[in-house]
Amino acid sequence: MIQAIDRAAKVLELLQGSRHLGITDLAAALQLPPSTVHGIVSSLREHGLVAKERGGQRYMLGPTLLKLSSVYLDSLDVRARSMRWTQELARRTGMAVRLGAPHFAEVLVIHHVLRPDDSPQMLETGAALPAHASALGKVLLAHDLGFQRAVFAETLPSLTGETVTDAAVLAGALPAIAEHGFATEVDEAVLGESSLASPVADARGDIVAAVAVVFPTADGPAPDAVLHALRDAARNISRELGASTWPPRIAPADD
Amino acid sequence: MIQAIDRAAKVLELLQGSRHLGITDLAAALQLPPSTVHGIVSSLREHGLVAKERGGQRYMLGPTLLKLSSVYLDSLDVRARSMRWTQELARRTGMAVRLGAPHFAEVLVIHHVLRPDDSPQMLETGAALPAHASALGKVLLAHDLGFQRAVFAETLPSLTGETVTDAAVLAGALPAIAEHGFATEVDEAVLGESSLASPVADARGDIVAAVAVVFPTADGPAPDAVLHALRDAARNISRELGASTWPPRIAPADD
DNA sequence: GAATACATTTCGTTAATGTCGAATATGCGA
DNA sequence: TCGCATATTCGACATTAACGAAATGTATTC
Repeated sequence: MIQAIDRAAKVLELLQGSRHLGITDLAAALQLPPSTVHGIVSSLREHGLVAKERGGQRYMLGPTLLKLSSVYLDSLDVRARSMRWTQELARRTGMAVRLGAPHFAEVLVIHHVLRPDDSPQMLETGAALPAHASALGKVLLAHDLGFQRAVFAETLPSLTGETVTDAAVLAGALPAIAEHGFATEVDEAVLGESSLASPVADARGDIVAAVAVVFPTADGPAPDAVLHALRDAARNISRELGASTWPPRIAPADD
Repeated sequence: MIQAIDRAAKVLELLQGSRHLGITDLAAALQLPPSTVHGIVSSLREHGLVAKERGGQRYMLGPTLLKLSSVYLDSLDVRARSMRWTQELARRTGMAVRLGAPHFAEVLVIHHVLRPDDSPQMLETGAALPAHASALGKVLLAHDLGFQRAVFAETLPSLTGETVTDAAVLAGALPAIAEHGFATEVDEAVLGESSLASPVADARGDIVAAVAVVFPTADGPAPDAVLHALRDAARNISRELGASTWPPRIAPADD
């Protein structure tokens, strides 16, 4: 691990958490002298990875990250092949659809189809969901041992009154999820929001992502038709990726 | 400029250009020994900035970039305040709307509203447009001397038969653009695509972005109503940012 | 299925590199 | 306008990361 790169990445992570920070703030957080931090920040700045806020003397994340992430999204095979199926899933169910992948101890939303009505909605691509309190997370946990390791390494924070914070309870539910090929979640991450997720496998049989439909808890439990549509979508995406069997097997920890 | 960070950023830029690269490819491009490149890549990998492609032995951009860029977008004041006005502009004109900002010698699309019909369209947020061949770029060039310097430092590539590749010709058109408060472009970047852009200023009177409407060249020149709607949007966004005058003055080079 | 070629990783040494602390410049609040 | 708290610059030092060769691992070819 190269020290300078590690520190640079930590600067980006700090700016991710706090939007705007001065050199002094960063230096305090990293326990480094301000001059050192300044060197790191100005190096990042020359590449547009960090930007100075207009007028002020604090720093924020830079525009180059946007360009890089857009190429990242384009390079994702799962995402490209999911496109039409997630679109169709949203249309069939009338619900918002998310495609998520493991990212350290969280689930990263790599694609999002808005609910097909005209209500104002935010695009959630790039958002990080709690692994233990989302249907996407549970599905991924059930099939990916490496992801389990990452998630269970830390305590599970409570987000609503419904959040499952006991790792043993969560772990106990995973085998059934893997067997049935879907997971549910009701009010566990956001009050009033429920979701239903199913795994996506690739040609090697590994779980590379999960698809979910998201709907208001007030609408009551999702009807069977929704579950079928979800499973269809997950199966179709998996098939396009070259998967031969579905629902898929449990993948070993990848390193 | 810290060497290791510079090299790390160059690795990200190379992966941005070529999607998938092996250590050897990167080493050749950077003129560095493979072992050195490996150290850089694995450091980036630990932070999720670079990922190993599934199964293969090559590397690609990593998911952390997506998370970072999503925070970057949220931290952009211009973007947040543009939201409703760009939405309304798309509705009024029936055209796709882009919000762009200078990024080195290109224009980075920081917000995109799809054309309000049901045709399948790609979200272009994060795309980089050529500064000399887009209405957004011309507007930004007209008001931002620092951006001019960056763009005119290199030769202007021809993208279609209509692209203006002569820097002197382009520079000659800028004063009129600054005076009238809008720029046009017809088939200069993509055949069959035209656009019309107008500048957005902040409280200090600096140009921080530009708004554009994009439409098929086949539809003929945009009617005055579209230009008015565009200028309204640009003026409203600028006002929300605290700008006192519009169209805005020419901003000096910022460093 | 075996062997070859290639790509990737590891290791120890060297000197180049990045770190640090003091001094200067700049911006912010009173 | 002044004073304080930041950000920034600079040069010496010592840690650190670069390098090259050799070992391991992985695809590819026949």
